[in-house]
Amino acid sequence: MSKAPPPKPTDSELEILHVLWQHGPATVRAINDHLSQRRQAEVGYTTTLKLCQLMLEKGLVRRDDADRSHVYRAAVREQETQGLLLDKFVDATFGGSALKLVMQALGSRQTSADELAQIRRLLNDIEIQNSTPNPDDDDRA
Amino acid sequence: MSKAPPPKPTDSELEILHVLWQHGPATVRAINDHLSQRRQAEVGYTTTLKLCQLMLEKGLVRRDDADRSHVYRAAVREQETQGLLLDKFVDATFGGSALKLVMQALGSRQTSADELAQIRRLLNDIEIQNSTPNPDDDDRA
DNA sequence: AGGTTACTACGAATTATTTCGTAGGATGAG
DNA sequence: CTCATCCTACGAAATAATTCGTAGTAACCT
Repeated sequence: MSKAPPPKPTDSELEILHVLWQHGPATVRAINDHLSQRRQAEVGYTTTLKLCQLMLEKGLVRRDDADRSHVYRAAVREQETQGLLLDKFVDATFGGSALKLVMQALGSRQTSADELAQIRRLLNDIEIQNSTPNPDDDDRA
Repeated sequence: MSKAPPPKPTDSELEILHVLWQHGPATVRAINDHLSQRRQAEVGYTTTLKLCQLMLEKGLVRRDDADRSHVYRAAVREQETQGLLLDKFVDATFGGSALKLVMQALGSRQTSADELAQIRRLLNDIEIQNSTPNPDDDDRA
């Protein structure tokens, strides 16, 4: 009952989350400065403020309003959020096929040897897990 | 000069493109039937019609209006469009890191041995290309 | 012909997102 | 105290995307 599902952030909200994930809790002023740097143009202060307030209502951020300048921090985790967005994207763009997405991402793009190595390592880990199924957590009601 | 850049399709437009990519040229009626099936609810016929008309203006589709029922077909290629959307998505969600995206896609998801094998094959191909830089930019079959 | 059906064109309501202006209150310097 | 500054709250304009209603017209069937 009291558990509201975490809502999907919009593009602008995601930009703010990136700032918070990267730099930790911050005031609206600080967030706004980061955003203005990230883009070519200045972002209106109240624009950022409004976004933060909306995100607070949605539960995407929390805030500490003990001081006059409220401090916002992310209320959702980076990986989870990215995973959520990724699912939607894979469905909408690749008809749900994560494989197609990966092929496209790797195929049409410059990928360094180091990155390829990391992916190989991940593949190995996955195969080990696949071939060594946990006898315990398998089937159950 | 005369080349207008291909615009990014919205979610609804992408759904229509999927239908056209998958089934080839189709009338609005046919597209609408597919869409209605794809979702749980009926889609208004004129909704689909309007989308098709907008997409025509944007250059996302072409149409043959020789017959009374116009026939629409995709004017953009599937892979190119997916690549375009993927770029945007990687930037917005993973800060431009395709590696992070791939790791997330493979890590938090069930991937079959067959799919893993395909990815391995692709990795090999890429490494071969990387280690055999082509002095000119042509490559053969 | 007269009535029904199918199709296109177009305007516009609805909803979602982004942006900013203005008001009012607290803080700090002179 | 008084003025300038910085902050929050809130309303609402601007923009984008989705949806559908209505009108006009061609085709089709008795």
